Amino acid sequence: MAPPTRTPRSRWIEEGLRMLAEGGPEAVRIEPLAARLGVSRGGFYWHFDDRGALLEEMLDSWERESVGRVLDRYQEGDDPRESVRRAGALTFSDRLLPIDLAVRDWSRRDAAVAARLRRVDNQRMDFLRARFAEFVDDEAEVEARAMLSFSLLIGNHFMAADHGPRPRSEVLELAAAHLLA
Amino acid sequence: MAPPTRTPRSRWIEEGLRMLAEGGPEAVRIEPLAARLGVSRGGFYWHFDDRGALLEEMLDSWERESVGRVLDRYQEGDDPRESVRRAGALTFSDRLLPIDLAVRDWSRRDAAVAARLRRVDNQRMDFLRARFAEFVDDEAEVEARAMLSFSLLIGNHFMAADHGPRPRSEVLELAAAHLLA
DNA sequence: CTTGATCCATACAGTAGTGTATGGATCGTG
DNA sequence: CACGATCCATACACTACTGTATGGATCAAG
Repeated sequence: MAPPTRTPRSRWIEEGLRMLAEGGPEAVRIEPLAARLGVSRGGFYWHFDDRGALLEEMLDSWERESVGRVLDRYQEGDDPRESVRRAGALTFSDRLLPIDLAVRDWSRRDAAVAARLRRVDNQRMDFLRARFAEFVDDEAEVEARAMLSFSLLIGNHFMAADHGPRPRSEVLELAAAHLLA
Repeated sequence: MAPPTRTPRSRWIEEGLRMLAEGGPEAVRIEPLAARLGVSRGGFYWHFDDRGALLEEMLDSWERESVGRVLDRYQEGDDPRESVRRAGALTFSDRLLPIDLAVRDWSRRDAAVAARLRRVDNQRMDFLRARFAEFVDDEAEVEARAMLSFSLLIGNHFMAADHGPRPRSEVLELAAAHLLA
């Protein structure tokens, strides 16, 4: 039986991911992390070899959760357009979105992180391709729309522009309608 | 007459931007920066009050250069489709692209940086809107295409997915053709 | 040849973290 | 109640910076 530990591995990873989301990998520091959990670093080095080991496990955890959600909630036969919309909303949930963006930037400087992100993004793109193929015949067109859809999600969070009288949400809707036509 | 200084302000800023491009704002450290310029930190604190002052001036420099290029090389009457393609290639030159991406991530955690990015992105979007308006009538459609175009550029660099047999460049071309149709 | 402007080296004091070592404390189970 | 498993606190030695203070060095211009 799992003993009801006080600050188990998972809490360090969970809080570490929160710090990653807030400030990028450089901001994941053991001492502040321990402080946020209300303990000293003593316990940390019982669970993990060093800071690098924590980062690895954080990425493991993120990757597992991310790919898990790619196919969740999808049922064969669902309306493809609706599925694409829902996938966009789900894979970028409030909790996972900032982690995703931080990993995305991190991957530009770390090949191992880039390899993980590639695995995750490939699964997401596979899903998008399959949905678009249900109502678009030309295979090249499917690829273009999948690429544009994914880019739109990322651009939405990395772009700072205004849109005159329109709120961003309305422009997103216009662009989505364009891609799902 | 400007005296031929040895390590003037501009060199600190230039090398600082290179470090920003390589490792984000956290990686801009005075001591390593001085080492890269082959001097000690003595000169740095003659030019700048502190590390924060350097970061400010780096952003000033980046913002000036970025908005400068938005309208460069564009002539009234140029083919709008060709202009959009050229703008994409130019505003994300080899030198400016990694700085742009670093600033983009940085802006998520720093309101002042976000305000600067907003100014720059707005100018770029204004340019895109004006070009699309030359061959697309519906104003909403113009906005959607401008948003998708900009997103595509950003997505291209923050996405890790493969595209089966196609190289990324080909998918970009497909997507661009789709938007410029 | 002096002077002022510009830049550099060095030493110092301080901050914020890393990883290690060691001796507990707490708790479920037998 | 004892015991092993799990976790925590503390002290130590170390690294990599930051910013300050001070005394030069170099060079153009007068």
